[in-house]
Amino acid sequence: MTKNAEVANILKEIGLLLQVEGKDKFKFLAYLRGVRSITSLGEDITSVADRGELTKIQGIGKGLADAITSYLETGEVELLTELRTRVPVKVMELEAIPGVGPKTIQLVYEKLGITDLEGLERAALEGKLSGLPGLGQKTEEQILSGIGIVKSGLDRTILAEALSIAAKIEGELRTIPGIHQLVIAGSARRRRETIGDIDILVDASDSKLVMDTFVEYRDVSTITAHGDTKSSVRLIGGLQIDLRILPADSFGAGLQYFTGSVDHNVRLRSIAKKKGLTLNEYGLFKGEEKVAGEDEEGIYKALGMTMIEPELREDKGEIEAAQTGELPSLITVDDIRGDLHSHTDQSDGRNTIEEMLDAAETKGYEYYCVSDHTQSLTIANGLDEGRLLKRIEEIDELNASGRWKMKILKGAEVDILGQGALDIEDDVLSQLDVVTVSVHSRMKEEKKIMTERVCHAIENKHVHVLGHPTGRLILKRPEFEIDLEAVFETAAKNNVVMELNAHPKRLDLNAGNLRAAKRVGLKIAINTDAHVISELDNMQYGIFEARRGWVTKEDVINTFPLKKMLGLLKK
DNA sequence: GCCGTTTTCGGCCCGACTGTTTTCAGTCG
Repeated sequence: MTKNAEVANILKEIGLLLQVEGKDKFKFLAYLRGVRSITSLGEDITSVADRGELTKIQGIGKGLADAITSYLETGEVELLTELRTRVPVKVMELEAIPGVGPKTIQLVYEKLGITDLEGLERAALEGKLSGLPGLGQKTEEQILSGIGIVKSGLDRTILAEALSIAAKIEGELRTIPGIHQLVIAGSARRRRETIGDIDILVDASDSKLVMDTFVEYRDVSTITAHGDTKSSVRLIGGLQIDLRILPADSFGAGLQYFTGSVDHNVRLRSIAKKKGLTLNEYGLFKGEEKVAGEDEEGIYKALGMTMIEPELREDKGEIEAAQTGELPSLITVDDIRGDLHSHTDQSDGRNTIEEMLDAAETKGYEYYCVSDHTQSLTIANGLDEGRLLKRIEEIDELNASGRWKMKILKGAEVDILGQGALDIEDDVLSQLDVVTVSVHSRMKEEKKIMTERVCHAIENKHVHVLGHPTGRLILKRPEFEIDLEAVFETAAKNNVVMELNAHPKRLDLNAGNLRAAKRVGLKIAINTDAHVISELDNMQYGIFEARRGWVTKEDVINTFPLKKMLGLLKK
């Protein structure tokens, strides 16, 4: 777990415990707001704390800042320790159950002394919950099914998977006659890395037919809501899908509203309020009169700003930038002229070099770099100097063959060894067009050692790109302990490019780190790291993450023509 | 607890849906 996630959890637990204890609900909401800010901070909270700028974060005031500081310095927060003694309830595990909120936790604790998930499950199975004030048979069943979901551990899905599920449902719904508009909204539209649920918005002639078709979709395991304008289902596998019907004349307002984020929308509403307007999912209103709502652009315009792309809607400065017309022009997948990181069956890839090149050529690329693993990665059958030299000759011949219009670049994904040395000799590295270096071993090294190791590796004069700089696997493995600020500084000095690895489970660097890299003037390479033909399509996920990181075409080396791109790599 | 180009006090997004009610509370997004 990253420091930010740890801090977010601590604050959330404090908020929940305060609420269960019966304190003012706005105090609880304030803690939750702080939690959201930190979760989507995009920068190490420790760095912010070191600069003394915690209260500059939206929603963090003196109280929360003190709690954070105390946690970072001592690993403890006095208030939390006290609360845990007074209210010995495992609020975090109870709150994670769908359908269970702070009020229910408070109720079952006070009436039945329930303090954890096991206790709640037992009570539900024994029928002790129904009969409590406000709780009946149905709620009891709902809680039991919610506990099942938590136990299955399937509460979040990576974006790529969510989009593919969404596309299938969309295909199904689009066969219904009279669908005028259909958009996948929510965090999927904002291209968040992981998705908790999918929101589908529909404008249709026969909304009842849409709803009925939706809840009968073949992969539905339970229907949790089935109304006139909103239905919710949970699929086999656990993903929740919400479908909302919107009228045509307020489709844009609904789309804006249900795309979020919450914090972005709260800011927009308050801006509307100051202008004497009200914003809700049906439109932007001046009294009774609707001034905007048919499309999103109209709403942003009426609020005095330019249209904000969904990927930026996180209340991370995009509103201010839109008010002054200073939003960046975000990169698109069409801007990409080549892929600088890919594998073949020479190491751990599945396709031959020819097959990969054929597939890459259909993307319309101007250049394509073959960069297999090197010898230390024995499990991947990495290349030693001899095999690499042969590969260099082979690529010269392939280029000369004229079979491919694009230029084939010679590369390698060179292993960074324990002390930061590389596992290929300099005189071989010097013959490659693109040298990417990556960490594949000893990933649990402590922060100082890992930082020095990576910095040392990128100081090698033949190194062009740092591959997947933090090593994370989304929902699987956290980032390395590494001081990225120091790495960025070293990279800037040595003209080393940061990779944005586009594999949907990596997305490394992430959006927040990309923004930080941009701030120190670093260039980015968005690469698929494809190990098989189909993974060449992963470029789109890299682009999504880049857009979330405010990245423009000019920030990315593989949007430039070959000559200029190679020039940028020169030392 | 946080926040302020009406405010340092008095608000805090708000509507849909469900379940348990008979007018509303809790959850969710």
